[in-house]
Amino acid sequence: MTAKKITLAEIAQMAGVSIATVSRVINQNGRFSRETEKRVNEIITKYNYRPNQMARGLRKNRGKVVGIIVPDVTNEFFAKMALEMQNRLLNEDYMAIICNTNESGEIEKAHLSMLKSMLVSGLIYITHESIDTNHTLIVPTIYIDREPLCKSAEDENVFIESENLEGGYQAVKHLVEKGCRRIAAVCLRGQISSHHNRLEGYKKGLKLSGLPVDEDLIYCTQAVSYEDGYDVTDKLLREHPDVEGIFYTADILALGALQYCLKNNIKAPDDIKIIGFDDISACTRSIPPLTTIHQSVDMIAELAVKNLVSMMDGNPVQRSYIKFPISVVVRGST
Amino acid sequence: MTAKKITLAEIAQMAGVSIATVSRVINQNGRFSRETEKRVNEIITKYNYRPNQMARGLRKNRGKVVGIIVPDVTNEFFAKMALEMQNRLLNEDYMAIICNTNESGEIEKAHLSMLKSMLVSGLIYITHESIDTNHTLIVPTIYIDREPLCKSAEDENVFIESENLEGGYQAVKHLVEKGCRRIAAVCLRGQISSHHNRLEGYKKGLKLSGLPVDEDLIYCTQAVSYEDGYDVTDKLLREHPDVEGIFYTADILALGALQYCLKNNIKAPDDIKIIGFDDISACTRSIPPLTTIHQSVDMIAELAVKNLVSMMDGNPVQRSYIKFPISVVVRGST
DNA sequence: ATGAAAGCGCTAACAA
DNA sequence: TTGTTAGCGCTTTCAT
Repeated sequence: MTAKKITLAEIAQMAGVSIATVSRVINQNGRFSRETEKRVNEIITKYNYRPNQMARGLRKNRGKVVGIIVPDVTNEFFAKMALEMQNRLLNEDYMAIICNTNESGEIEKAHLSMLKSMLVSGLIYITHESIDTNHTLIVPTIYIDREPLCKSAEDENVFIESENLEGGYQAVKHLVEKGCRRIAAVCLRGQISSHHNRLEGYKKGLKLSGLPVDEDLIYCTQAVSYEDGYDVTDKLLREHPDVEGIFYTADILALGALQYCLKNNIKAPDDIKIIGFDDISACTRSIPPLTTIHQSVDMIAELAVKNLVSMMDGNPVQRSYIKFPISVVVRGST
Repeated sequence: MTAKKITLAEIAQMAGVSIATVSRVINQNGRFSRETEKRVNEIITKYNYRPNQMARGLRKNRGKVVGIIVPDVTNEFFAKMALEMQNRLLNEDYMAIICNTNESGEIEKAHLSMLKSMLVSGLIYITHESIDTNHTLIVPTIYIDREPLCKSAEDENVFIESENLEGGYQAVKHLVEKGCRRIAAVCLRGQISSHHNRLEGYKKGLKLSGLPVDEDLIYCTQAVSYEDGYDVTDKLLREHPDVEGIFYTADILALGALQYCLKNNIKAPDDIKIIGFDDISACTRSIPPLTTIHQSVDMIAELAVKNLVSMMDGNPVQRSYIKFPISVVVRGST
């Protein structure tokens, strides 16, 4: 590998065939004999040849590259998802470029611009508000967790999400089963579809349990952060000391709440029951461990990559909307 | 941006000059007039032109791409570092490809192979054992936190680390000042230089404080994980109930220890004092918050990128070894 | 200060 | 089944 790079032409010469033939063997485009294939492959193996992606990309006008847009890999949920996808794409011989936008439109634009100049073949967006919709590249795209606003141009995109509404519903149902009657919800402010739907599930859960939906009991946070979870819980519990259970639309928020409780000597699950959403690893380490709604990161990643690769191979979109089942993981906080 | 791609030739035609001239303007290679420059730049801006990196890469035999090799972005320390570098590289117009090896030699090899075929211009390795030394690409390389084993070929690489030894020393000094006499250490097993040096600092600290270095008080873990931190603390405290303070060579380990203490009703800092290394954000959220040795991720990232870019520009390595100061952050656990 | 032209390594259309 | 050849968009001599 450290050895000097070898080219198609050199292989062709060594194999005693033309570069076109070698190219065909490499791309399995048929029209070559068994023997030729064998001979060429031997040389390729011997010299550890790998096609120059730049040349290939230039020629085909698209590189073996896909961009993964994430708001912030510092968040474990995104990190896991991105990592999982990268490895899967690697197996398909695609280079995944993980781009952190830091929730900044400027950075997102810069990344998109770079990706474009690298002739990316596909794109995966993971959970966040699209900041600059009309700067989207026209390539096969998978959106995860966030409903694409622009049902743009071709239907060259698919949207994958967990059963967020069902998750919210299950969360409330669990709380009710544990004896809660006054149940509050904490949700991320804004129009992000996943959080919105979880909140809808919460409302549905209340209704189906014969409980009233009290808008006063629904709180919003500015961001998904421990601090926001901590602060909003303080406010919520002051204004509604009678609340028995709280559903948070993200684990990080719920974990912030748990800290607040610990600090203020409010006992979970005795004084208050808390449930989150995502099932990140920190849930197992909080005091008490956090009950939450589990999302299958692995399976979502797998499905996303499978669909994207298929689209990039030129196949038509099969299902443009895929929903993934969730499950309740009961731990100490309820 | 969604608009169809425009090429050098088209710009040249519109500007009424040759493509060579346009190319010179774009690359600021001199030999063009003020007016020409202005005219060309206007068109470039108007059409939002970006050079095709594939073509450019093919021609120059190196892409505007650098690879960042990380064991696992799921770890906040790596994630922060990678993210920071990516943004800085973006400003320099380099696409950063963050590659997770998951501590697997196979995956590292696959990534390296891909990076090679993408003609990367540079490489950054962040903390981990080099798995396959002789598969290294021959490009400017920055090693962070891990001493490169192969002082290979050209001196085309630099090694950046925090003052790990000093950090271990300061940690012990702090513990001593807090009244500890029996001080244990927990370190990652293996030859990773950063952990090794922190342990050396620990020993130095004991000696300079007139305390004996008791090898029985040094414990190793298999990995940097909460679980390992938890388990090793259990073992340590059982075998040496008289220990008053413990230095962990990574925050994650120390945080696992703090959990253990909480679970077993051992009061930190009263019964035992605990100090970590890294200063990840979770330190502020533990019970009690974790005293630790702070590493300047931002500054390391900045320096790494600055040096790498300089090297990729063809400048000779200035300093092949850079050390970064650390500081003690005192929190509740001591 | 500017242009013409030769490739970089590869794919694909066309011939044979 | 195989070879020839024309570019993909760009940089870079070498002329002018």
